[in-house]
Amino acid sequence: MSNLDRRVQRTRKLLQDAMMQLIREKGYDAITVQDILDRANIGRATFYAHYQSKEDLFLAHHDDLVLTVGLEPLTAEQLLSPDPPPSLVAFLELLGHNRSLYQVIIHSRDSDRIRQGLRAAVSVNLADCLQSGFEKAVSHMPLDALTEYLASAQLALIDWWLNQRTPYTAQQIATMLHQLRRAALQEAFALD
Amino acid sequence: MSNLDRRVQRTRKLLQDAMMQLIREKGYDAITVQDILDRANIGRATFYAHYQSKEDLFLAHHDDLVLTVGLEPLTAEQLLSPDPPPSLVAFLELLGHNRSLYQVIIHSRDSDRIRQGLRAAVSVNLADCLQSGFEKAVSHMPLDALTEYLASAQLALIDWWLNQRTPYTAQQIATMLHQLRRAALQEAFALD
DNA sequence: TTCGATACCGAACATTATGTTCGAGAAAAG
DNA sequence: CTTTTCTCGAACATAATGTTCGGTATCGAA
Repeated sequence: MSNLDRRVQRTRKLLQDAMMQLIREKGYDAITVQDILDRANIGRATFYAHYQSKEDLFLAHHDDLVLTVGLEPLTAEQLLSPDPPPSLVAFLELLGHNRSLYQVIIHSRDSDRIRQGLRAAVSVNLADCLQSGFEKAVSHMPLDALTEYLASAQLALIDWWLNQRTPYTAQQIATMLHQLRRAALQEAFALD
Repeated sequence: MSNLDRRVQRTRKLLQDAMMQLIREKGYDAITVQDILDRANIGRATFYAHYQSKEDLFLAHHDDLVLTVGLEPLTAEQLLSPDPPPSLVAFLELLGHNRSLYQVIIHSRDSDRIRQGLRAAVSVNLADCLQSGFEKAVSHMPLDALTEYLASAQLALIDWWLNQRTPYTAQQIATMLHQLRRAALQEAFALD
């Protein structure tokens, strides 16, 4: 018994594709489960046999994608380097290429969890790096507050960027994020 | 014909009080219009004669309060001073005293508008100051992005602060916000 | 105090969306 | 071919929003 009945595969793919289509057309928030069902030509009962909700459907196919990319561990050297780490640039480029999708996702209400999770992940990632790489230096700021500040600021700027008409390049945004982060760290650790 | 019939006053006050009670008990998001009606002992039709929605009811009594306090114009001197401007400290103290309320409000979904409005206001406030006070200096960063970054970061940190168990004082948070902002501006304008 | 205007009540109704249930029938697996 | 599993569809339950309307209570003003 292979784990995936063909019908299951077919159903899930139809639902997923329908959702993506609709997201691009109307935006994530405006979609109802019924919309997805109509578009995918799938029965109501069938939907709930596979997913618990609209959010569930979305996350089932994008969770890991969003949360793993761009979260490679940082090093202290990277943080203090004059240039942004390549992983940051790569992450922004990925988002930039799927701009039409992510700008609508990140902006939606129901995706609060996604944002929260992402922010927390970014914050933790940074915190790990600071703890291991800045052991000797003593900050005059609470570190949890600092990482929260930086993570939120970064995601907010990315959000802003994705919604801009005249886009800067991923490289430019990465540079800007990096410089501001470095400046904040230098301030916090009195490294001037 | 005085503009406010006593019955109107009574009804609105009952609704407002009921909502505030419920917010503190269950959180803004969990409340339904029906909850408010039950608690206030007010008829459904009556509610909709006064307000269009739950959000409408809330904003009718808190809109100006949230949006006007703490947004006194900034000056360049304040931005570069070693100490945070008094208006910032005062703003944080106000929020801190109503912590139980604001932490729940700011966190809610339906109040996205409030957050967005606040963020935009903070951003514009800062942008005005930069334009008038930093005319000569040239930034190597786009200013709109910079103000967006700073405004979001500030509000995120405030949000974090309001939800902390062991609270720092308003003064401490204000100092932190101020120092980080100054560091970012120095970076952006190469004032080191 | 009376009287007309206005606000409230409450109950019913329309609407929209979510989520569940169940039997019949189709498709897959072996 | 048989058995298992999935899908369908329609009905049902639930919950929330927002409207309507006639009857009743309250208000403000004369």
